Amino acid sequence: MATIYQVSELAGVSLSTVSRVLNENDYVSKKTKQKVLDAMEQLGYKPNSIARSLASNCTNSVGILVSELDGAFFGEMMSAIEAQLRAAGKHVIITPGHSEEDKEKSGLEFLISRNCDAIIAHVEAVSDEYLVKLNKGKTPIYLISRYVDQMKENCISLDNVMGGYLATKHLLEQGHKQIKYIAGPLFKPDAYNRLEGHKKALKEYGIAFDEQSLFVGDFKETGGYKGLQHFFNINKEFTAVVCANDEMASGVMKCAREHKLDLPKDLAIIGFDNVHFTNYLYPTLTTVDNPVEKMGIMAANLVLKQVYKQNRANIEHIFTPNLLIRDSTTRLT
Amino acid sequence: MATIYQVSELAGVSLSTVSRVLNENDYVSKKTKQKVLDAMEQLGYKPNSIARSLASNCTNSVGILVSELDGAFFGEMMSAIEAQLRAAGKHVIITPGHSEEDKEKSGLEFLISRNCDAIIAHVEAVSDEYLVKLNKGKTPIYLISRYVDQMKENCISLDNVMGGYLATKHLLEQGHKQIKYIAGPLFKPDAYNRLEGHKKALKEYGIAFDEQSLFVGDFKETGGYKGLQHFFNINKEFTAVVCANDEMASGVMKCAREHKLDLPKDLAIIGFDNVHFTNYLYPTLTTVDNPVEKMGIMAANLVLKQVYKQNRANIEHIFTPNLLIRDSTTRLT
DNA sequence: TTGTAAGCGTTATCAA
DNA sequence: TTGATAACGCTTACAA
Repeated sequence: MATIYQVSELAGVSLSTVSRVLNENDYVSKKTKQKVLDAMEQLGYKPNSIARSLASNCTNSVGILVSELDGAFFGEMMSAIEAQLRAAGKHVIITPGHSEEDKEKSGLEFLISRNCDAIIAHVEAVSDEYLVKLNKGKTPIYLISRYVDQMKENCISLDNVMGGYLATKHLLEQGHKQIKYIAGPLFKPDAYNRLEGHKKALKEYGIAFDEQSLFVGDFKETGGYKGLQHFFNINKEFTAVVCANDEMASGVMKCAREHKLDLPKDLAIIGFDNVHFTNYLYPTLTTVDNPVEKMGIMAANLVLKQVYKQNRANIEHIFTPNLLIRDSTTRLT
Repeated sequence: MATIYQVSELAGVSLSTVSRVLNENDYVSKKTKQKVLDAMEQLGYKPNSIARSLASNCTNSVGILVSELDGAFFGEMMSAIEAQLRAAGKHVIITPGHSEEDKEKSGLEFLISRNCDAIIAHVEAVSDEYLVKLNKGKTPIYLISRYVDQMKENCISLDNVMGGYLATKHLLEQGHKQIKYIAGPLFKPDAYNRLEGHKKALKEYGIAFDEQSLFVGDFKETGGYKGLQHFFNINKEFTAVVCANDEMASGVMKCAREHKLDLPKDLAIIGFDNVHFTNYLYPTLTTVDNPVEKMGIMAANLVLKQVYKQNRANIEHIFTPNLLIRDSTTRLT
């Protein structure tokens, strides 16, 4: 592998000059620049990114922590972030946190130990205090889909309360009164806030929230399946189920079918997130659109702007979800 | 940030000694070692991974190239690879190839420019020759879900012909005779070989393969949807559809339902891969299990063994798929 | 078992 | 506009 040194020899200039043309800044005469470029070409020179990182104290890498590497929601998130960053010449180091405090912490520490210039994290189990403190260290932390007041400038989040509200309100407008709710793990801010939105809508319609109508699931298909099973067991009447995400809604559908319910007539189901496959469920799932791609791009832009000092205008910190009405919810007649 | 130099001063030893305890090899007396450890502790010393990389010419990073960062299949693949590598202290740099030659090439080059110690790639569009040549460069290339004869020691692949064969044979055994096939893009080895397996099964049952019964899709839901639509249009009788992957099978289901077919009675559908959500489709999807997690772990082990010289026994290069019978296929009566 | 010193391939600070 | 030269923080012969 040719080094900058050999290029300088061949071009008949100094190391610094070669470095300058490499970095495209500074003042180099056109003539000199061309000589250097030619020499690079001739030697097939490729800069060594590690050496650059060491000398410049910038690795051009951004750590990404998501709960899971598989999973429709996180897939879309990673994809958006990676594309945006890659277009700017940065690379991502991705690691999962599995929604567990220990694992999230060790993931974060791992990324820091790898000298990432910044971290974009979707963390659910660590505390706000931990994040605020960590953010004061050498590696700035950006949060996606989470709002922490003391570091709000570093947050890109969704109005989950609004989302939960929209979902339940839709059902209420359709005439449903007996509505069950399958939540995600309530220590997760997303799950907690969506439930808050649900309660808000009920209140607005003068319906008391009933603990019996709540099941706390795991954000996976199995959680939805178990939830509906549970509601069947306690044997109360209900005509609709709100699920705190789409995966659980698909589990609810499966369970409903095993109980021979005719969907959506016998049971209205609504999800949250609008992940890709919801459109291929049967019936197609009414859900709350979570603009995760836009949020991912925005998080990347925020890093590009603040950490890499690139020009990025219009950083939006809080996104608003909206309702997507499909076939799984119908008006009660 | 404390450096090795400050540790050496505080411990009253030389740089090399500190480096030795850091690398846990070499001979260091217990006493000295403890002094160094104490000094590190006291200073809160964290090794700088970039500096280590530069000096040792080893970045402890493995590049991963997959077609898409979202997508159920690739999610499971990345997750398995990452977990296995991470447990060995390595990190992954992930980038997508989008099944396009240009993008796969630039992804690969990008990973190489990032000084990855090795690359694990799921590439579909680049040629064998390109891969063989690239593998002779400074960064060894490992292929997952692809077999290239001249570098078979670096390949972890699936017997796709067998998979395609099993799927169609199952349908034939159920009494189906008019079987349609929705393939993936045929330049992709996976897609091509699955179709070969299909043909093989037909032949075994004395049924001629008919080009009219083939539709080439895109491995996505839309491909399946369009495929079934196409078969309806040409208006031939058929009782079963084989899909070259699960996503397309879900598209077929959607289309079938829009045409008021009663599944699985009116149409048997079979998929391929056994991605997570197939179990939540309605009816649950009969499919060919693709042991993608095992393959991912194996690919990681192969890298750990060959590149990082760790002990890993029993590298299996070729995996065999097997059939998972669920509700979407039923015996014709 | 420990220390010395020469890299690793860049960037960055001065001077010229 | 260019060139010396000292970092960057660590590994690794080689010597002791």
